[in-house]
Amino acid sequence: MMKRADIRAFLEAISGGNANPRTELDYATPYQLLVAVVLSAQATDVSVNRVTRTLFADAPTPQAMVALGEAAIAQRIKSIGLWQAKAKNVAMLSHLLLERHGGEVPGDRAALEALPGVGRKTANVVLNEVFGQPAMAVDTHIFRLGNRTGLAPGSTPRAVEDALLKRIPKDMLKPAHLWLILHGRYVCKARTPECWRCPGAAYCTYGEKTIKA
DNA sequence: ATCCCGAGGG
DNA sequence: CCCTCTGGAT
Repeated sequence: MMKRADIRAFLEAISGGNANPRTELDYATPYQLLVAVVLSAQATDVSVNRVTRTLFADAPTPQAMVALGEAAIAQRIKSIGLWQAKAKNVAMLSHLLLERHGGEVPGDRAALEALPGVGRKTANVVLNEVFGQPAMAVDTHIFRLGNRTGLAPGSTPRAVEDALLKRIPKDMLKPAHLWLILHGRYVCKARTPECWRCPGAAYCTYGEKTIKA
């Protein structure tokens, strides 16, 4: 019998009844969240968290970040990949926030994506987590989930995003973002998915196709 | 060898 | 669609 991907039931199952998930990537201010996500490209959450701890201790605001300067920023993030481009982006992005937005993180997509280092995914993280807008940031974890669960099989990140937006109840959209990322990070892992401890297995066919019991 | 809360460019 | 940028973890 074919299981049907029920996104609501799936989300309720993997959420563990936690309506307000908080993670190590729960930053103090919208600015720090934005910078952290810009730094997160092709880097693990743990490594990003490690460098942002020292970076934000010295430069918690865009003013302080501009004062710190690109070279000093680079020196503090060299343990993660792509640090050259990221240091340049964070310095310029901070400058532009001051110049264009009074030092505040803008709440509209066009303004966000006009910042260096900020693409659709990063803009969606800010729109979802900071402004509570109907946006889903499809990172590598959520993209993988979208394909494995049959929500948007063999599709593009944009198609996964649209499918999630269409099918996730509005009041679940914000917590769902973190639920899905954490689930992809720790359970529905890229190399060794642990279907046997997935609470959403009843709404997913991936385990049946890959793990023959 | 593969992957990580991607972006930018061809 | 493709490619490059990059270090650390597994």
